[in-house]
Amino acid sequence: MSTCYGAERRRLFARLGSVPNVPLRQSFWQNTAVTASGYQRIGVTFMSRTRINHVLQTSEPGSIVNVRGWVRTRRDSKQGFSFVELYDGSCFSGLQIVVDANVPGYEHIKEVTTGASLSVTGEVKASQGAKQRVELLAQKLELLGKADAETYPLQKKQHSFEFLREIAHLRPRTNTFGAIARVRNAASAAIHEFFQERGFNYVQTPIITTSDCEGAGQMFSVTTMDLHKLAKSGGEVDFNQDFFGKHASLTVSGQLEAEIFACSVGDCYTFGPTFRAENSNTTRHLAEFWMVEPEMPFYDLDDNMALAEAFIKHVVGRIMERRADDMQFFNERIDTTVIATLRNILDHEFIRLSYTEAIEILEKSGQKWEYPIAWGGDLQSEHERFLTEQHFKQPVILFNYPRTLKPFYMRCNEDGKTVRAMDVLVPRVGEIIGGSQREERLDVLELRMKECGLNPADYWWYVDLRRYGTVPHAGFGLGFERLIQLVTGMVNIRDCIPFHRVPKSADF
RNA sequence: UCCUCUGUAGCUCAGUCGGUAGAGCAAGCGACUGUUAAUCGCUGGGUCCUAGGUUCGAGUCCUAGCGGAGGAGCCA
Repeated sequence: MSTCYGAERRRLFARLGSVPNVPLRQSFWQNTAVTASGYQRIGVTFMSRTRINHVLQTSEPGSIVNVRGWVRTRRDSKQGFSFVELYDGSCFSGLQIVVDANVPGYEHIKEVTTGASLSVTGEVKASQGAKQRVELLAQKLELLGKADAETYPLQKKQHSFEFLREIAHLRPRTNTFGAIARVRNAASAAIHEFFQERGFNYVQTPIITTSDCEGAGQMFSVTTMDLHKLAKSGGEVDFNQDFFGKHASLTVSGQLEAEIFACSVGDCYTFGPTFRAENSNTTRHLAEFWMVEPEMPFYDLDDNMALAEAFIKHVVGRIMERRADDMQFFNERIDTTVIATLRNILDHEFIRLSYTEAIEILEKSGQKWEYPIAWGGDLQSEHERFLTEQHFKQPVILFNYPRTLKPFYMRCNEDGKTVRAMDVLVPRVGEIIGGSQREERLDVLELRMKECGLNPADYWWYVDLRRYGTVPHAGFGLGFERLIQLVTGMVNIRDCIPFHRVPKSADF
């Protein structure tokens, strides 16, 4: 970044020969920066480079710009010029550049192949072609980096997602993965926006934990002990000798810590990586994924469900608004129903359905189930899909599950059989949110812990929240990559994170 | 972890009854062209995942292993 201050700034202006009459502080707050080419808006121009999205959307014909990026395709005309499509990731489309044979740099045109990097200065022109508003008539072309066409893995054709997973370092250069990256970014921003607008505190909960069981699956161990030595010794493992003096793991949830802040500074949320060492091989599980976990004091289950619905609608709405170009691509090439699905989500109230009511609907459905329906049993994928994809055809929030199916921290209902749990189910992806009102009563919580085979003493700090100034509170967890699956229509969650970690695979 | 499918050219795949290998795309060369998944012609390109086995002979059949995909479970 070339924003500069003080002596450096004076030197720069001395070199440029003029000092714009704008106070530095004012320029900073007006979202501008001093650059080598004078004052320009941050985010549009970087040094002397203009982003392609800006050229395509707002650059006036006649203006001179410099663009830099990677070549998508080149088409030559023997009349003595070439078309180069340049992509810099700033938007879905590339910029068509017309390079005449007399342009300095044209002598390297044969090396301007798919994947090569270029810097091109030229004049913005209204396009003669039908597929773009403007194009760039090159005045100078600089080949920054070659990409040998014989060995460069990406071609001007569709590749399978399986193949692209093997070249995860190059796949963000493709249409699909560029679009996913931008949508992921828009989703992250919308998530922070949603909570910040509502006065939530963003809390960073620990990645490393020594709570042996957080109630959400197998954990990865963290150790500095020499495993080779340990294997040879054949003795017992003494975690007192380990870095933390006890057995440590990667977190499977920030919820327990988030509750601490909910019960002190108020509404809060976490947004961070989560690790599950389950041997899960599906299109919707990752060993390392990102989770959003809001936690709110003085919320009951109804408040919690209302927040979850507003949350999903906010994020989906923002993405549709801000990444319309990428969404159009997903709708054309990935899943032709994805925009309709999202509209449907925005336009309708989520169905709220108790577990008991869901069981009744499934029993009366007349469907043949691979797994039988019975009150007290877990709902299977086929049951959840039936509810969201066939029966209601929209998101469904299931609540009040049997207590035997759910972890210790969920609040027990007066019926003695159910807890105030909720799962938000969406078409195709399934469970995207899991949450609950938390058990705030000390005696009930301790009872439930024992019922679940846990020792309350191991969670003394968690139990303390109920001992001192306990309040009703609630929260939920949203799987960020599942949200990306929902929004993009991508089938496999491994394609919804830049670098996926699953059993037998953690490259890049 | 279980079930099913799958592994052949850079990529996507075909390969019949067991008889030593094919297409499209990509690449290289050429033609043509304000083109935009351009088009047309020619050329080059193979450890048929690995290790065993059956057989005169295995890409093809059998066994084991290792990948990959889909479904299920666990969950977000």
